[in-house]
Parts: sequence; C-alpha cells; structure tokens
Amino acid sequence: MAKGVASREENYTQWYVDIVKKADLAEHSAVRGCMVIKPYGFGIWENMKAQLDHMFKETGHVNAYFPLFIPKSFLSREADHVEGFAKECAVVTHYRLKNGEDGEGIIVDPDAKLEEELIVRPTSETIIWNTYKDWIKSYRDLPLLINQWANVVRWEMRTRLFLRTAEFLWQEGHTAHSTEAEAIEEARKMQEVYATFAEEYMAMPVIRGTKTETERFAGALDTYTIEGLMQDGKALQAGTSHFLGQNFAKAFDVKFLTENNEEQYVWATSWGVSTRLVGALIMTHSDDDGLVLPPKLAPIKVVIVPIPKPNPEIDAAAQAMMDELKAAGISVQYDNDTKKRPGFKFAEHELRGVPVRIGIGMRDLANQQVEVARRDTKEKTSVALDGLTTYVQQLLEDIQNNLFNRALQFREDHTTYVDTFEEFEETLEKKGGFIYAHWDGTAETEEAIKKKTKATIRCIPLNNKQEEGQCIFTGKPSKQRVVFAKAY
RNA sequence: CGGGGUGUAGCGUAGCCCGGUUAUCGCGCCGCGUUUGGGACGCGGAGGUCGCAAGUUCGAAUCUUGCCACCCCGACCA
Repeated sequence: MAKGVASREENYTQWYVDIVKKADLAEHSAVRGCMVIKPYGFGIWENMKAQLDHMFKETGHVNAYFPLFIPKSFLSREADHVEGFAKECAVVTHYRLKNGEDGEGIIVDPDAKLEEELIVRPTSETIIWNTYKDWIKSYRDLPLLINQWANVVRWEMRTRLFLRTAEFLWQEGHTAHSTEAEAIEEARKMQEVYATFAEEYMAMPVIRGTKTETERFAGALDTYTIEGLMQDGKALQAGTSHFLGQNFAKAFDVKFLTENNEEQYVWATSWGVSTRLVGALIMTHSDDDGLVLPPKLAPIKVVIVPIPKPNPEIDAAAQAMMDELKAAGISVQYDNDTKKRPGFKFAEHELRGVPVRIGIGMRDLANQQVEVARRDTKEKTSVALDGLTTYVQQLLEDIQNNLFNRALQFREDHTTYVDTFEEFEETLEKKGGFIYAHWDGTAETEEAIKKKTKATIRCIPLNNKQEEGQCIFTGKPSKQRVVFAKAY
C-alpha cells in the first residue's frame, strides 16, 4: 500500500480523498465547496474534453458560448425546471462594492442593487432557449446542434472533490429539431456517444438506460443515462442526455414554419457530462497503491526512470527512446531528477497512475534492453530496445483492454437478480452493486424503497428484456426488471 | 441545512482535560558529504499570526463565545 493512502477496504471515502490529493489531481480551495483542479488532474480533464469535443464535432455539433448569468425570470418560465434547481442557485443581487464608512473594509454598496437579480447558471437551458427564439424561424434553420464548454454552479450542501462540487466544469449540448422523432434520436445518439466514450476511453463499462420519472431531469420528458459501477459497489451516473419535448420551446416561444407554412414549436434535447467523470475514472480503476489511469486518457503514458541515476549513456538511450515514442504519438516523460532514488520514483509514478514505466540502468544497456512495468498489474518484463516502441504501443492497448475487462468483470460479479424484498435488502447490505428487480412502475413504490434502503432506480436498461414478474415491494404485476443501486 | 468530530510549519502529529520559560516529534524543504536495480543515511540549517475574531486573565495553543474550513452520519443532488 502506498504511503499516506488509506486502503479501500478500511475507509473507501478516505481512500478516494487520498488518491485525489496524493496523485496531485485537485485540492480544496478557500471557497466552500469549490476545488482547485491541479495541472495533473486538469490534464486528465483536457484529454477527456479533447476526445469528447472531437466526437461532438463528428456528430455534427458546433461549439458556442452563452452567458454565465441568467435573469431570474428566465428560470421560472418552465415550471418543473425551476422547481428542480431553485434550491441550489447562487444569486447575484448587487454590482458594486465600496469602502465601509466605519473603516471595516469593503462592503456591498446598498445603492448598487440590481433591478432584476441574476442567477449564476446551474445549467443553461433557459438563457439558450431565450436566444434560440431569435435564431429559429424556419425549418431551414433546423436542426440546430450546439454545444458549450462551461462552468456551472449548483449550491450543494455536501461536496466531494470531482464528484460533487459547488462549481464544476462540463459541456452542455442544446439542440433544436423539427420533429419529435428526430429529437429523440438525437438524445439517444448522444447517450451512445457518452457510452462509447466511457467504455472505449475511460475503460468504464456502463449501463445505458432511461431514468424513471423521479430521477429525470427537471423539465425533460425522458432522460437517458449511462451508469457506471464504482469499486465500493455504488452506482455513479456518468452522463445524461435529455429529450425535452417542446417544454422549453413553449416556455420561450420558439416556433418555426414548416415546409407547408405551418407554425410549430420545435423539439429539444440537452445533454452533458462533467468533471465528475474524473471522479468516476478514479473510482473505477485505482487501487491501494494509487491512481490507475487508462492509457487513452493518461496525461503521461510512459515514464522513463534512470537506474540508479542519470548518466550520459543512460540519458542518450532515454532520449532515443523518447524520440521514438513521441514520434509514435505516445506522451513520455524522462524522470532525471538526481535527488530522488529509483524506488521513490517508482512509488510516485504508481501513485500518479502512469500506465507504463520503463526502468533503464547500465546493466540493461549492456544487454540492449530495458525493464518495462505496467501499472495495472504491476508486472515487470525485460524488453529489447529494438522494437520497444511497438512493444509499448501494444502494451498500452493491452492495459486499456485489461482495465475495461477488469471493470466489466467487477460489474458482473456485483450484479444480482433478486425476486424478493428480503433478498434485495440483503444483497444491498452485503454485496452492493447493481440489483435487477421487478418494480410496479409507480413513483410511490420507488420512493418507499428509497426511504427504506437508500437504493434508487438507476435506470430502466435500453432494450430491456421483457418478462412477467411481481414487484419486490408491492407484489403487483411487472413486465420488466429495473436496475437498483445505492448511488453517488 | 441538522447531529457528531477535527483544525498546532508544506504534510502527519505531541502538548489542551488541570493556563505559566524559548511549542514536541517525524516526514518533506535548503546546504555539504556518503549512497543509489522498489519509498537511503550522516552532519548542519531554514521554516510557526497554535484555523480566524472577540472575551476572561498578571499571563491563553490550553478556558468562554462567535465565525470559517474540512471529515463522518442524515436530508438534497450530476
């Protein structure tokens, strides 16, 4: 176990905090509930962002930017929406400060009160739809496929680094369509983009599904979700995509003329993922030795450690390796710090989750080889210098695949089908994970189960198998199982 | 936002109950030397508004009050 990192077994929450801090990803700031994302943590986010942005562009979206501030009146235009967010909004009431007369320093100038308060966006549907109203006049203006990368603020009671902070970074896509079918297709398409990203880049298997009414986004008709399973057996919602129907179009009066010169409201979607994904990444793969990163998102894929310390010969060999690896598009770092000994460096790079470590000493050089260690299994192998880059490329792929398969195996081991409430409670307590169970489809039952067990319905899986059964709680007839879990 | 806990150097801590020299120790940091294939060692050195603010007192890290931050448990949420 790494120094200064709690084991997952003994204190999972502390382990998570330790990883974030020791791997130098983020720290708490002077502002309540807000974090400072440090360069290494931000590097992971940047890699996520670059890939997602690419995928959005590939699916026809363009980026734009809308204001941080939203007039208070906008938020209340859509009834469900305002109810969903009202309790966690930061409000700007004044626009000026001045020196206090009693010499107590700077105060809010009472004369500078805003006519209408501004809300710091918790999400941008309202300001965006108010804008779209002017942009959309004809079916020729549709579809409108826009994404923005932004920060948002939700005044959370209880925060956790990356998983839930008062301010967080995310992207929000907001699209407008001429037909209901097209909007639904868009929402599902983006759910699939998220799922692909999670599985292929984060190496995190996810369940694709639909949210129940209770768990749905405020103002949406349908919320599509991807749900991951963390190592402590709790589910984490990693991304959502919403079919908004015509709710926002009606609230903001966004109409267009069809080919037949008929006036109609547009159909909308919105979808987002946030820096929470960094938290998901940590909790999916990391171990008691520190962070474990999938190669595709690791800021540094390979680190070269001179053993026992740098010298001209080793430097030259390292430089040659780096040139070759960089040429192959692999980010690599040469740790030629003379103050730290190799063992310390090994532990440090493991803590930071660097996927591959290459150790090179005089003994290796004499044999024209290096020692290659992989972070996921901690296996070490001697590899010939000749063909090293090819080997590393293959190894990075192996690690990426292994991480996914390992996480998938974990999820399968922590997926249980139950038919009685006793089994349900027992599974929750002893094993956790995803529980497939019959449910009568009512919000009341869902609420009652949540109250009793803290487990919520994470989703109704896409293409869910239809089977007759009885609700585990009420015994009423049910046509399909839904996925329950305790969640973040 | 409710209940509980914690806050002493960059990090981890002793001291606090029972007020009294110059605030303890380890890690880290700086310098020199010896080391170096899995978290090195010796010697020397720097580093502190004891979370912040009031109060009690001749005297406060220590007692009182308020505030802030973090952790754990609830309610809320991505």
